[in-house]
Amino acid sequence: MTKRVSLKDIAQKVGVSTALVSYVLNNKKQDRIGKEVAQRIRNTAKELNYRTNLIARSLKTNKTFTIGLIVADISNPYFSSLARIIEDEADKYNYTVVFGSSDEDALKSGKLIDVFLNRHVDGLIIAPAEDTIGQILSLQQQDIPFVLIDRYFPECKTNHVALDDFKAAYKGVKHLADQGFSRIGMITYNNGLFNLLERKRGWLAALKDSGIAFKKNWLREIGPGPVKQAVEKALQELLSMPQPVDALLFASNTIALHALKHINAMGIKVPQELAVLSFDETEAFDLFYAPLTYIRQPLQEMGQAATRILLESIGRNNKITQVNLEGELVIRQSTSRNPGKR
Amino acid sequence: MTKRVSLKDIAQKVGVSTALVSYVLNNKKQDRIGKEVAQRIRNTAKELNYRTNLIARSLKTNKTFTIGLIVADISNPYFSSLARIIEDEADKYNYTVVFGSSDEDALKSGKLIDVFLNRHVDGLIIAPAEDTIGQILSLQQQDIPFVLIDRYFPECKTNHVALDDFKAAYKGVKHLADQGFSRIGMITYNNGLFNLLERKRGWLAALKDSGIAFKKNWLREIGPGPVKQAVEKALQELLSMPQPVDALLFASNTIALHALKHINAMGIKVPQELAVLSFDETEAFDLFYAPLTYIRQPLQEMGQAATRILLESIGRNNKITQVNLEGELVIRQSTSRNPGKR
DNA sequence: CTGAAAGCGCTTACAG
DNA sequence: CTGAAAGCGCTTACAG
Repeated sequence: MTKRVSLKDIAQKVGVSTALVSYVLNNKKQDRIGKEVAQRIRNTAKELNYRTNLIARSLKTNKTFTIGLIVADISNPYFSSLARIIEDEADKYNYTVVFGSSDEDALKSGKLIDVFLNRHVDGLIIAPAEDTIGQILSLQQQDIPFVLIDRYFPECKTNHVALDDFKAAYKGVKHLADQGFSRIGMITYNNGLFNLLERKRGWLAALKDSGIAFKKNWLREIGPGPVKQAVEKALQELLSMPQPVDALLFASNTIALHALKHINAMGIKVPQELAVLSFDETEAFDLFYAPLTYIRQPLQEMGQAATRILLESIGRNNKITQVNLEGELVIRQSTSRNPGKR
Repeated sequence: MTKRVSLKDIAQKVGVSTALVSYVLNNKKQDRIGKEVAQRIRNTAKELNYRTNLIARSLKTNKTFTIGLIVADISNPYFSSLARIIEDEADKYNYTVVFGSSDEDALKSGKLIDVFLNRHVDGLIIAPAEDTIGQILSLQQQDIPFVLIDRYFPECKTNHVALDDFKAAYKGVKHLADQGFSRIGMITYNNGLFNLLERKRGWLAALKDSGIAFKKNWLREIGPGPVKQAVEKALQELLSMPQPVDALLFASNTIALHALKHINAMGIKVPQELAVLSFDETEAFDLFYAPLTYIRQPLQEMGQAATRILLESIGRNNKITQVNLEGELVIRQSTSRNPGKR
């Protein structure tokens, strides 16, 4: 790599100090610097194709204009959509984003946080994995700006941006009940992620308020390991009970995807034999023969809010902002009592 | 933020020079440093919760252990899957990745490259947008390590990892012809991206080799602007011709997605009325009522190869590696002449 | 109006 | 075996 040109090179060529060059190129003390010198400096900077070394600047200013984004998996459409929105919003303020996938694993999460801190990111946006409350508290204690996204720890006062998961699930399940479905099951993960717990709570509350007596075996919580098999098994069980469920809530797009594939394979008729409703949005839902009713998360708002709150927080603002956005119930064919076409 | 502890702090506490601390913590000159001092240094480092400032190290070593990834859009499943693979592979070598989306726009691409270079990334993995050959040549000239991914410029000798798009398209279209389809159209973008040109070339060659006389209006190339409308229009036209196509090749997952939605909406029977075949893989394809035949790209290999080639290239290796991987034709229902079930 | 100088936190060639 | 010193490329308080 050819030697990069530095402030010093420009300074020497123009015959001034590096300080002056720095001032000019950063538009500081504009009023107090001779127009003529300033112009000469600018010209030779361009001529030499100067680009400031952001590493050096960071060392001095203690700011990297970088934010670290930790999600469960960047290849999950939910997170990659969020990543794109955060990228765009961050870009408006000249921030770059580095990312990492935790796979919902506390160890990986810890490593990522470490790496990002060593790299001196100015702040973090984190979808915290299970059992990472310690890591989060530690960030807080170190006064590192961060905002949690998608889930958070209710017992812990931190910035967060998430869905009102309780309400969203409630709304969805109420809709199912209103449609006349009376044995409404749920497939979720058995981890302790707050958003999932809230979804479960919402499901239960809606059942109760709809006068439906909750049956314990309507709930399937899948553990760690291959999701596909677990979902298929759950589905089998839910449908082969003496009194099978007539409607199902899927707690995430991944669960829904595997379930729908299996439903396709088994030739189950949606919504006639089984109504289905999912959290999250993905293009895939549109290709299912019975377009899916789902709970849409306002990703744009979430991503933008998270980024802005983080940047405010980086700006030495020490207030705590907690945002819970409302999910939109998008009603389509998969939960209809009288499916028209097809 | 509380003051972070530096090498100096450790040095003072232990009563040695920062140099010695640096050596110990980096496991250098191990044989020549007293076990006892080394241990004391290590202990106080842990005690003080020391973490090395990677920014400072980078300034000195001129290495950031960061790679810049420029894709068209991180929220596209093709690119986010690739991103995840690259992340994991890079992590093995202690690299972190910063990403940016170019939206296939040369201007944005240029800006991203600039930002990443100012941040002194050690190298770049780029899915180059149209008309960015100048940017690529400039990187080459500056001796900046990079590898192109997904597409490249055949007239330009650079590292690249991509599909053998010609062969893949050929294989797919040949399969359609072998199935007995005889009016095989294609929907693609009208930009000059090499991978798309190759796919078109493969389509044409397969038609020719199958003894099918190519009709000009079997080809629809959609321009810039909203993809959805353009795809719908193309589809309408292809199906409303006096002699409509009986099979279609979609040049990308995005085109396929919109086309399939429209096919769903219009109630067109696949494959009876229209056989369809797409490039790329996405979960969505599994939910379509007639599981899609598609050309699978070996993403794992691509992402890993790209990362490794880049890292070798960063390691002052100046050989050029060009990889074209073979796509796998995954044959399913959407191109079957005698669809069994459903 | 302009610039010399210190310093951010590391690494490493060099000297002892 | 150990350490003083220079330097990476910037920024900025300070002095003139």
